[in-house]
Amino acid sequence: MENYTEQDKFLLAVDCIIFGFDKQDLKILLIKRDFEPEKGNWSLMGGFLKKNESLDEAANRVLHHLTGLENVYLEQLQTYSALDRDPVERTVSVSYFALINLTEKTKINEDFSAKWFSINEAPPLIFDHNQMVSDAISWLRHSVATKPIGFELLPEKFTMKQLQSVYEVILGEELDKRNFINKINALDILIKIEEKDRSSSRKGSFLYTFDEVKYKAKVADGFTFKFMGVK
Amino acid sequence: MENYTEQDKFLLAVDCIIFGFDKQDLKILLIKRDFEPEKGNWSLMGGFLKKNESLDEAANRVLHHLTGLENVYLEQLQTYSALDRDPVERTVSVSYFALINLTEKTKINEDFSAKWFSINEAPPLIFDHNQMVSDAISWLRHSVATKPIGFELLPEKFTMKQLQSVYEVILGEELDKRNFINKINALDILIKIEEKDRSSSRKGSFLYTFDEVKYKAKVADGFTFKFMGVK
DNA sequence: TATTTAAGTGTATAAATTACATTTATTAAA
DNA sequence: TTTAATAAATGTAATTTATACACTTAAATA
Repeated sequence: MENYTEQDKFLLAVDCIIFGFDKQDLKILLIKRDFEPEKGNWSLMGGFLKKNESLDEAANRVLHHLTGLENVYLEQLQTYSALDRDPVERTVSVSYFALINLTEKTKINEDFSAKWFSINEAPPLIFDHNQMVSDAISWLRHSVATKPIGFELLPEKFTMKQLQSVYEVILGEELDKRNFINKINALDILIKIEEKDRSSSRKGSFLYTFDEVKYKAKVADGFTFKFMGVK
Repeated sequence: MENYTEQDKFLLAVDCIIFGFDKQDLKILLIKRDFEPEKGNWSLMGGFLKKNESLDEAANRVLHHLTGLENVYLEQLQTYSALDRDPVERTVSVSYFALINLTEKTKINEDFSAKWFSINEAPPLIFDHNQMVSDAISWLRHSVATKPIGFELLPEKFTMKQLQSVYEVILGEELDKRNFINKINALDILIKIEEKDRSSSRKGSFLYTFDEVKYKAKVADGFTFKFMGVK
């Protein structure tokens, strides 16, 4: 069995668009680049693919290295291959998007001078990272309407209000509280816990969790998650 | 400016999932592999990325080489990187899906022993190509509901019946003719031509074309294509 | 026990989707 | 020239889904 000896080889990288949700805000985790070119400028967290790992593994490694987190929601998006996208050397990069629950006091590796930015206040980024982020935001908007990923941005137990805020900030519009709750309840994929969050009001609000088992059973049964057109 | 000299490099390939529509049938174009390993088995059309091209250019090149066609609808899907996906040598492959109008007597380069297969009658494929195809079919199903790509599988002028057939075969369900036409007309992105196709009936049926200019204007104006839930 | 705060709840209207059957244009055969 | 055959073209009522909208409840604190 011969090798493909005649063919060109390429540097392959992953770049992570890391989204977090904090109170009312959709945020993105960026790092400050500490080498030339573009030293001191903001960038996505990335890393080169290594010989003995898959792209998913590389993305998980990079993410873990920066945040210490494992089992984060991580999805491959697009592969960027413009000839001049990295001025140092031709590099093809695969973007991944990650959803993180920020409330659990995520610790960030200080080696990277990383910082969370509100989506609307993020600085310009190096290379084609601006494009990657804007593609990822489009995808997030689309995804949240067709997959139950809103929960990934919240702690395991969350209030309806928090979930509504996630949807509002991603969709970029205010939603009606009653309609939102009716719609979510109609999906029938949450478990209401007999436990209240009292941090926001005297009455306290009930907590919910995503019922992944039920969700999967429903999907196997032909159900498709759809969350659209809720004002 | 230093190079990334320490990093591993990889073979990068593109593999094309080429869909065509013929009368009532969604088809896929496969080639017969003529070298080891897996010689004689069916495969997607693919090729290695070259030093001086982007992935999109590589996919277009591969597609053009096989079909002679240019300006085909082509979209990047996913990048596959499992360590053992190609037994010859580690290769990372980016899948592309293409939509082709088959009725215009597409000529296929005979060097590749290529053949059109009905989606339901396609043979097992080499490597992870089965996975690529099934991912592409899911994506096609999803895409046809959210983007005006049904037209890409038809000649420039088409009848409502043909368009309905495209939707039916992709969605895998029968649609009601009146509801289908009402829905499509409500989208208001087709031009009715004063010209009939007489191949299928004595009365003949009017031909339509996709009004791309109008569509783009509507999108710029906030319109989003949605074709869902039509029985 | 009164006040304050956010949580929790229901319904009527509007819009979208679905189910469904007859008429029309044309050609070929009688 | 009339008739028969074929697929194209067309509209509406019933149902489902989405939207707009405001008051009551639970609990803590003053």
